[in-house]
Amino acid sequence: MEKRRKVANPLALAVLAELLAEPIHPYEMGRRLQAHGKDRSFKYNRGSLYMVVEQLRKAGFITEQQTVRDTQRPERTIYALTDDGRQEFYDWMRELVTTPRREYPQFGVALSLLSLLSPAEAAELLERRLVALSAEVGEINEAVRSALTSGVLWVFLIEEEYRLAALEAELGFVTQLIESLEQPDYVRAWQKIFGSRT
Amino acid sequence: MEKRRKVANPLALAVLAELLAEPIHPYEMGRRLQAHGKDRSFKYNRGSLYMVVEQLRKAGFITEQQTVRDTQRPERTIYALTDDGRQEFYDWMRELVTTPRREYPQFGVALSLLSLLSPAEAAELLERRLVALSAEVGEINEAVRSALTSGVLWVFLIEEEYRLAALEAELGFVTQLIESLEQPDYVRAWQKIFGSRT
DNA sequence: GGGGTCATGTAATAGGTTACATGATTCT
DNA sequence: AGAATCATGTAACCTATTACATGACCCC
Repeated sequence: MEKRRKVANPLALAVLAELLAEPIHPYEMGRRLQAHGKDRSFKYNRGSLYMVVEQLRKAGFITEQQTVRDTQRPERTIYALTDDGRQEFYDWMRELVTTPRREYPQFGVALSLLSLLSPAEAAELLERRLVALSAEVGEINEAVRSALTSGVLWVFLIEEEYRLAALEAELGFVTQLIESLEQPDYVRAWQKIFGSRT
Repeated sequence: MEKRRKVANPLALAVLAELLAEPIHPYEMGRRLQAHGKDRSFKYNRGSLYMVVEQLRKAGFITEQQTVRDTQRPERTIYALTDDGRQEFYDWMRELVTTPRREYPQFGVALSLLSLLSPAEAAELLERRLVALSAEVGEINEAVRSALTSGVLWVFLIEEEYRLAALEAELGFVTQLIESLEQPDYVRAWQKIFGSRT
C-alpha cells in the first residue's frame, strides 16, 4: 500500500530544499549543491538535475516562474516551489528520517559472497580495506575539524559525522571479521567444502 | 583512469557466482538467489536478471551452453561461465572487498538537510527512527540465531552480521544526535537562523 | 475440467548518464 | 586574437523496472 512518490530521485529532494529558500534556475541549484558540498550526499550530475526538475514540474511541485534572457548567457528558466512542493518536501523528509529503508551497499554484496574466496585471500583483501577505511576516516576528520574552526555550524556537518560513525563501525567489524576468518576451525571447514577450487 | 566494468550491476556478480558452481538457466539463478536469501543483499527482480544475463553474454563472460526444451515448460537457455567470466568475478570481488566506494544512503540525504526541520520536530522524528531500528535489530538477531541453530555456517551469515553492526552504530549515532539537537545552545542558534519559517 | 498459480520469458516504458553543442568570458 | 574555460542546456544512449504473455501443473 506504499504510496510511491511521483519523483523518487533524492536529487529532487535537494532541489525542493533549494527552492524552499528562493526561486532559482537549475544551473544555480547545481552550483549551490556543489558549493555546499551537498554533492557528497546526493549523486549529482547536470543531466539528472534537468531531468528531475522536469519531473518535478510535471508533478506540480514546482512551476516556471519566469524565463530570463540575461542578454548574454543562454536563456535561463527560473523555477519556484508550489504549495504542493513544500508539502512534498516536508513529507519526504519525515519519511526519510523516521523510516529506515533497505539498501544495498556494495560491501554487503561482497560479504554475501565472501565464502567463495579462500580464507587467506579474504583476510588479506580485508586488511587492505582497513587501510583505506582508516585513510578515509582521517580525511573526513580533518575536513570536519577545519570546517568547524572556520565557523561552520555543526548542524551542517552532521552528515559527515554520520559517515564517520559508519566508517568506525565498519573498521571494527572488519577487524573482527579478519580474526574469524583466521580461526583454524573455519579454515578447515572451508577446505572441506570448497577445497575443489582451481 | 578507472577501467569501468562492462557490466556494472551487482546482480551480475551474483550471476557469475552462481555459474561458478555449474551451468544453469536464468530462472534457476533467480530461484537460488531467493532460496539462499541473497536477495537481501542484491536488488533482485526477474526483468533485471534477464537483462544482466544478456549483458554478460555480450561481454563474453558467459556463453549459451544449450537450449533445452523439456518438452513441457518454456524453452530454457543454459549458460556457462567463460574463463573471462571467472576472471571477472574474482577481479570484481577483490575490488569490492579492498576498496570502499562512495555510496549515497537515504538517511545521509535526510541528515544533510536536517537543519531545515525545527530541532523539536527533528528530535521527535529521530525518536521514531530509534524504535524502528531497534525492531530491525531484533528481527535480524532472531533470524541469525535461528539459522545458526539449524546448522548454517556462520560464514553464510556475515552479511547479516554486517547489517547488525551498521544498525547498532546508527542507533548510537542517532541517540547522540537527538541529545545534540536538544541542547539549548543549538535551539537558540536555529531560531536565529531559521526563525522565519512558516 | 475450469480456476488458480508456477514457470519462464519478452516487450513497453520510464529513469539516469554521457556526450555534444554553443555563446561568453577570461587569459596570455 | 586565439586558446582555454565557464555557463547553460539538449539530445542520444544505456539501464532498470513494470507490465504483459503463455503454456503447464495442481487442486477439488
